[in-house]
Amino acid sequence: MSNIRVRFAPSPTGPLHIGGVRTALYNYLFAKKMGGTFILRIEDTDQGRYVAGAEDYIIDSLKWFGLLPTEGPGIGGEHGPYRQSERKAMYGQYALQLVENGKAYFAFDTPEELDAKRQSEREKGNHNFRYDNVTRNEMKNSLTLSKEEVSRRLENGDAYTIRLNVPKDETVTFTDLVRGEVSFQTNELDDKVLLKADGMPTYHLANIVDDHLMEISHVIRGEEWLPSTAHHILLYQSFGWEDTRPQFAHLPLILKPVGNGKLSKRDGAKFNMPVFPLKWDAEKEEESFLGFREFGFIPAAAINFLAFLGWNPGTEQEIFSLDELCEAFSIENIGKSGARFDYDKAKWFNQQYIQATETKALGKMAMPFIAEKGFGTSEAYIASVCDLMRDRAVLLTDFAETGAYFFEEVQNYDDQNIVKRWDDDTKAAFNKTIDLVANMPEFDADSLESTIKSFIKDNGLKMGKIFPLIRIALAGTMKGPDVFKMIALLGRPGTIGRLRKAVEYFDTV
RNA sequence: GGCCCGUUCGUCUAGGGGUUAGGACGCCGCCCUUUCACGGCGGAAACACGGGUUCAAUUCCCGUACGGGCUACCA
Repeated sequence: MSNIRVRFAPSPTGPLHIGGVRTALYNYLFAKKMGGTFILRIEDTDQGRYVAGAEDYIIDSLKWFGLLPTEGPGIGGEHGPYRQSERKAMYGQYALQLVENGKAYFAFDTPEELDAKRQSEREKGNHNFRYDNVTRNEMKNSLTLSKEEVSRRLENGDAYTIRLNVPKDETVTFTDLVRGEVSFQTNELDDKVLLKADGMPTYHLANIVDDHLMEISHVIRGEEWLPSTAHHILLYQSFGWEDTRPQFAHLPLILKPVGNGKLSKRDGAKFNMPVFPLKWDAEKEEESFLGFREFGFIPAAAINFLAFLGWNPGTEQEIFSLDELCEAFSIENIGKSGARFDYDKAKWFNQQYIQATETKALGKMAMPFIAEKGFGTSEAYIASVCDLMRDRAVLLTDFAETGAYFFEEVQNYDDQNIVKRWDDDTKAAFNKTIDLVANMPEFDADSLESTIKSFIKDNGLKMGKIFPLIRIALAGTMKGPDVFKMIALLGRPGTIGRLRKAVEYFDTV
């Protein structure tokens, strides 16, 4: 029985975008489904692109979604360290091993020389120069230089990289779990740099070495890696690790809501929607982002939405808890084509979750947004407001926004609808209603409803004229939940106060 | 440009050689209703195109078009 071990291996180059979260999610789901292990590995081999705080951000994001790894930096595990920068020492040995068995070679060409070469090729009309099994013959490397010259350069401390010695005239074929059989001609492949001049490995080397050492069984990653998978297969062959080579599954990309290309961080501002899990503060305003959390998403809802971007259970069920997702997940049901990011659908999922969340928990979820507005009240009251408003809420921010009147005085009255109804008769009825409410023996929604309704009926008044005015008096707007429930929640003093204040205001409209 | 991957309603997708091509979001209409919602019911809406293979193709094959990705001493 083989052990299922998968990893999520992001680079800490900035805030983790939502596509990365989905990759993490699919890895997590697969691991849980198979009773395997989900590992987090930080691929920080490019010190030039390292961004402080990015690693914490990745972990915080996974934590928020509930996608906790069982092995990783700060978590531990038997295959650590889980940060590639801390594994630096070992990669060079592996690269050297490849040089020794002829699967790789030293290359002394400097970046400047390479640039010059590309430039001169361009001038000759060749727009795609690559360092491959043909062009390497005219470059400076241990395949073209004499043994003595190579030793001399090495001893001299000349800068060098180690490149993969891609064989000629071969076909590399592998079975991708999502796409089926995929093959590449080695003559189309370049001799990828394995070890950089600074001694750090490139993604390709570090990835293969670590996946091997960490006993990864399945590599589930974005489609952008599909073209380089041929190199990775070659690397497994070169190391003699074919028997334990992981299986590959390349995920379709997440595309922009409209237009061409994949979803980018700029789309967040463009479409006023989140493309990151959590907020990210950068020095520059345009580099700072709000996340799904700040937009008012429930993490489980965001997860549910993300899971369905490129995967489906094969049934008509759409609402899945994380546990249900783990149970239902299978790689076979992952789609092949890119999926557009549909923000309306994301909001719909969140709405479904808001409706299904138990009242007390919903109150807790809405709490931060209510506190942010400076509305200080009790947990119980917030929960009651949330329960009353839940049918009208799509995002967690809605409670504090469209339900603001539950926490503060009415800020604006709907004048148009006041004018249509406010006259001497209604004013008289309105005032009598205030007395009625003030003297209610019971103050629950049902008693209020029957008492006020029968009063209106007995006096030959129109409900369509009085109720909207009461509503506006309490909330300022025509929109909102049942008036009697609002009255009950606002309480007697609160209701009477608003009603009295409204009478004064209505006269001025 | 080269290589690789893909293509079912506007969007996410189910399906698969013979189906009224199913669901969801969004949109429209009706119902419920003191408002707005929620909910219920209904509607418009898709197999990119051209060739094969086949009794039969949306489904299989090949092209084309379109879309996407890769093409760094970045991941």
